Amino acid sequence: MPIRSNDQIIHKAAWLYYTHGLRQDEVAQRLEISRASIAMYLRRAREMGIVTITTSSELFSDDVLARELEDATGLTTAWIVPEDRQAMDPAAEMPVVAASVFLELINKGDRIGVAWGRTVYHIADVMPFADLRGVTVVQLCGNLGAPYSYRPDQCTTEIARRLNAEGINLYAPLVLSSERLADELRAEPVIREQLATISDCQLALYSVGGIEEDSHLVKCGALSAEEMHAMGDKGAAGVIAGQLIDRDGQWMDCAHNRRCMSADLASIRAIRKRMLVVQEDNKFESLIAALKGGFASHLIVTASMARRVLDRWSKEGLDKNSSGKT
Amino acid sequence: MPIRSNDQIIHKAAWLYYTHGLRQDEVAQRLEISRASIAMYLRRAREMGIVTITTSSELFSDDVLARELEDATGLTTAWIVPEDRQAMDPAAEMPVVAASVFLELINKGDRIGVAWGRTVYHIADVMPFADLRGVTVVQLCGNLGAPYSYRPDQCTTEIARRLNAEGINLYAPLVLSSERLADELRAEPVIREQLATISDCQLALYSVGGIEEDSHLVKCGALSAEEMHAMGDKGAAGVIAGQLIDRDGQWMDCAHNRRCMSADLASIRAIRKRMLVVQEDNKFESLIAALKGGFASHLIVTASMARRVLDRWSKEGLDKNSSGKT
DNA sequence: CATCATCGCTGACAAAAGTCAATGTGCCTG
DNA sequence: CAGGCACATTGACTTTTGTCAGCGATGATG
Repeated sequence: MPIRSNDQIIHKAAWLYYTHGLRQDEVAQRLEISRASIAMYLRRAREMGIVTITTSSELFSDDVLARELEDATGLTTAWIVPEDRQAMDPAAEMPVVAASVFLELINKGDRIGVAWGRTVYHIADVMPFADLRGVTVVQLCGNLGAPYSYRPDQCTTEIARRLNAEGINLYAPLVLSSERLADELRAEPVIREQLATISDCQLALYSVGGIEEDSHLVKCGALSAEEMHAMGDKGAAGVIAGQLIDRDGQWMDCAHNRRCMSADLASIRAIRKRMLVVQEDNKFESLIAALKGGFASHLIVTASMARRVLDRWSKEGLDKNSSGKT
Repeated sequence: MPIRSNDQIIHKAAWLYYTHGLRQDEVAQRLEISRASIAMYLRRAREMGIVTITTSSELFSDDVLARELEDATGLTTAWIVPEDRQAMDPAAEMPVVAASVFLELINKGDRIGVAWGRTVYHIADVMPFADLRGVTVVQLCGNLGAPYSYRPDQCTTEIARRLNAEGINLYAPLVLSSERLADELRAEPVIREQLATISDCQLALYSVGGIEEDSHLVKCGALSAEEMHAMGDKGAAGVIAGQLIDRDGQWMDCAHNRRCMSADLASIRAIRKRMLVVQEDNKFESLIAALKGGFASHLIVTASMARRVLDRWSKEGLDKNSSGKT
């Protein structure tokens, strides 16, 4: 096979171009053929593996993991909080990372939706101070009547205070005692308007709640442990802004959700930058549900969670990046 | 800002561009920064070794002359740097070839011995970046006290840095003023241990020094020009890792060698892949000595040197492969 | 021996990447 | 807190690279 002689010139072109950094026209001149041919040779050299271009894997393993997670799930950006031996407690580190990422995602004049939960509260707690006048922080879900350690309005208010932004609270309970009352309240102009503006947000911040007995919905009395358990049997997988979602991330048509004063899930999905922060590894199934439901464009998780998500995605053949070329 | 936010965005840009094959403007759009910045990030990614572009060095080994040289001398592999009209300056080309070959010879977890000299220094200077964690680069010979342009520790350190490997320097002078002191120093546990590990290397990189007046040993003051000349009369033919060898490549029992802190020649010979790079054509006799002494399993030379070696080998009837080929 | 198909190569043009001065932006210092 | 410094970022421009129709050589076929 006379392929050999062909290969030789391809090798040579690749060597001069990639290793020596000559330009294509210089290579062409030296090899005394047209530059167009050089361009073709170089493409073949790449295709044939005579030259290989690799992005370092071990050195930036967390970055690579993040990129893979983005590719698989279609996230805009993923941040991986490492779990090295020498690193700090990852769960403790995450709110810090989240806060700084959050800050960078804010643009002048943005409207920002903030939900509620332990994670969000911790993020608020370590949020740096900034001067973001013109930014508005709105509360994504209603308040808890009873005194509770992490109150939705506290999250909103604290973040707004730190950013020197305007905070707008939702003056309604998270859960009402009847569907009728919830409907009527939702119809109130002041409430309705506020809920209607949520889809205008450019950025949202929330975590996903679990459906275990230690869920906030149970702890704050919105649901009993038995009710929550029953919901789990009916397919509930997580909680977004106080509302139960099923394994596919869809709103569940249940009594609790109908009684819940919170942002319409469609409105939340309409927000361009949806920042989801998951600290606890046992929220894995809830995270999966939230991802499937499209509740995250920007995700912050631990490395092990990221790996589990990737694993699950590949097992279910959900990888959106079947087309990615090489 | 998040830790390593800079690296993060560079890595992401590199990932999208090189792994996904997006165009720069597409990457820019996705990351919401200007394309000019992307171009800059990508350059940095290449410089920092986040992406590595390697070309196979097959080009230089795929040569009739190289095969003949291997057959004659018993080398494992020879690489011939051509001296064509169209080729670049062969002397300038050689370090590049050497670096590329060197990289291909490294395996995960290897321990690599590196000696010192102008050639090795130049190789280090053009060594591509790579991600070879777990690889250890050890210094084969002691350091030069006086400030000198090519310092042994620099060679080791620079190569280790480029490979992202661990570099281990030998903290001892190359030449001591008395044999007694040299002996005592060699007996020091820290030194002794380090010298003892040299035979555990899987790969060594060095050149062979000449015994002319422009030899490094003379230039750095270890030997006077007269002394060197006298050693030549006594049969010295070259320098390996700072030590004089005779025309058969054997260690010379001389004052200089006894005062020299360097790897035992037997240890060097024990290394499986001994990569010898000879740039200067006037080192011919030294090269012959090194080959006879078994200091090369992998050789990189110019075509004319290769021919001269073949010529000498056939004249002396040393051809190890009298039965084999045509 | 004409014809056709194939393939590598090239010129010319379109697309993409590189470059650089000007501009922002934060950050430190006096 | 102004001023200045260092450096990241960008828009506009230049250079380099990718592409593809068309050309010519080669070789197989009727």
